Amino acid sequence: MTTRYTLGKRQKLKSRKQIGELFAKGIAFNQSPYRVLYLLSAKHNASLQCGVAVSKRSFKRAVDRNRVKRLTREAWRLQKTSLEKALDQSGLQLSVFLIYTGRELPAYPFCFEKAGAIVQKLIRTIHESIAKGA
RNA sequence: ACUACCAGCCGCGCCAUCGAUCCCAUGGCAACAUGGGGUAGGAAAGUCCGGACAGCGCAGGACGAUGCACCGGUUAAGCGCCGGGUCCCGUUUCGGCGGGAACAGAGAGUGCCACAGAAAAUAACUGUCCCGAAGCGAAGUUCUGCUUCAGGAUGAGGGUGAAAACGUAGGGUAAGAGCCUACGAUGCCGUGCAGUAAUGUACGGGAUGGGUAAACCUUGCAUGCUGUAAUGCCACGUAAAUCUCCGGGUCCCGAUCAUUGAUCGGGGCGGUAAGCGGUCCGUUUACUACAACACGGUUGUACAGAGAAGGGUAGGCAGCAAGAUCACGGCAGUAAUGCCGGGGCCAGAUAAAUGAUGGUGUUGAAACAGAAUCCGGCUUAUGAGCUGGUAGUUAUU
RNA sequence: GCCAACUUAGCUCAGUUGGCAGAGCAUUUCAUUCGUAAUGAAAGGGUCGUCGGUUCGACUCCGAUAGUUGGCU
Repeated sequence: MTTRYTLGKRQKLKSRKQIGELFAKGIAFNQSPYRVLYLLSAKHNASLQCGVAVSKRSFKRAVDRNRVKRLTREAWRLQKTSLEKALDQSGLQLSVFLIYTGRELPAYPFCFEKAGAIVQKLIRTIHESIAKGA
């Protein structure tokens, strides 16, 4: 069976309420140009949901903001499968928000590499929380 | 031919792999799967104008505020566009051509005009001239000149300034002055002609007291305010809670009880509160019920209205994409634009899709740049290529 | 999405009937001190965000444009 690299409606953070909760209670860390907010909770309806944001302060033009968001989503889409697998084993739900804080327009390989590092870090935190819970 | 600038046209094509969103069909209770199709611009931008649509509001009047200002056309509308006129600037082969104009009013009033200058709008100062008196010189009857003073006439001379009381020439006068004449300039009035009109032109009359209205202002015309996160509906939830303010006097008439009074109804005057779009006038509506008592009043409660602070939700549907629509053809019109015909359906999200990677045309990565209610304009940004114009350089004839 | 305000010396800000470009701090020089700081005196430093218009004349008035900041929902 070949794994499909999708990023549909159910895999994005859509609800204003959920986003508010994430910003209020979530845990944050920095991965050079990105700032990552995440929140682990009991499984509800979806295992992994993510959102992307770019500040108007760092990119004045809407075209540049769209470009950064698209590159970030693309890199996340191609690399999040291992994270999903870990979540399925743990039975938890994870909400992630990626905020781009850099000032320069990134190239795609750079985004790909950083997204990979973020995924690895999140997998490690999931394993730690499982160990703590057990 | 190249370079620069200006105006206009155009606004990355194909293939492979992996995705996003919307619609349709099939399967499925559903999540979803499969197949097919659509998916950013000429400026989507700035938010500078104008509308559609929605809410608040809607007896009427006055004031205020804001905007506009040659004429005609066009439009749903406009500070847009088209055509015409007037003025200004540039160029000219003097026929024109190109560009610009916030192009109502300075003879309604108020204010301001630094420095310089006699003076920045009253006409003063200086000056010129006339007459009279005094003095001086020449002279020794007279006459004439100069100085000072008093009275009168005058607005030409004063060289500064961005701007100086129509300009030039002649006449005229004691000296002068549009005081008069000729030519010219500006703008006003009347008449004729041309034009829908602005206006032009001819004749006649009378006139010439600066500039500034993108200073206040005057005249004319127009305009409510807020915005689709508007607004309407459904679901869930909270607080039908808390605090503050306010809720009626007098006169007349009628009826009933009854007899110095009470109750009910109607009307006049006044009061309070709220609404009438920003203010005022004026106007409309409301001013209720019960209880207790130290009863012509006070207090309390309920209820209605206004305000304060606070609590809850942040899910869904409509608005929301077929329209002042798009391209084509024909007709009317100088044009903007309008009408007719058959045809097309062309983004619709809600943390927000329209993409990523590789190859190729093509060297080297394409420029400016991303819908959020929708239209009509304006302004600004823009690579390569193409078209037209201007300037420069080089080569040739 | 909608609506306001601001831009003046290196920094923070003044600047109104339109005619002068200013203050404080900072910089430089001099004085004071054995030396430094403080203090005193003097000097330099400006296309008034940019472009165009009105006016004799514009930081000021008008229009366009660039940037910055704030507010409402």
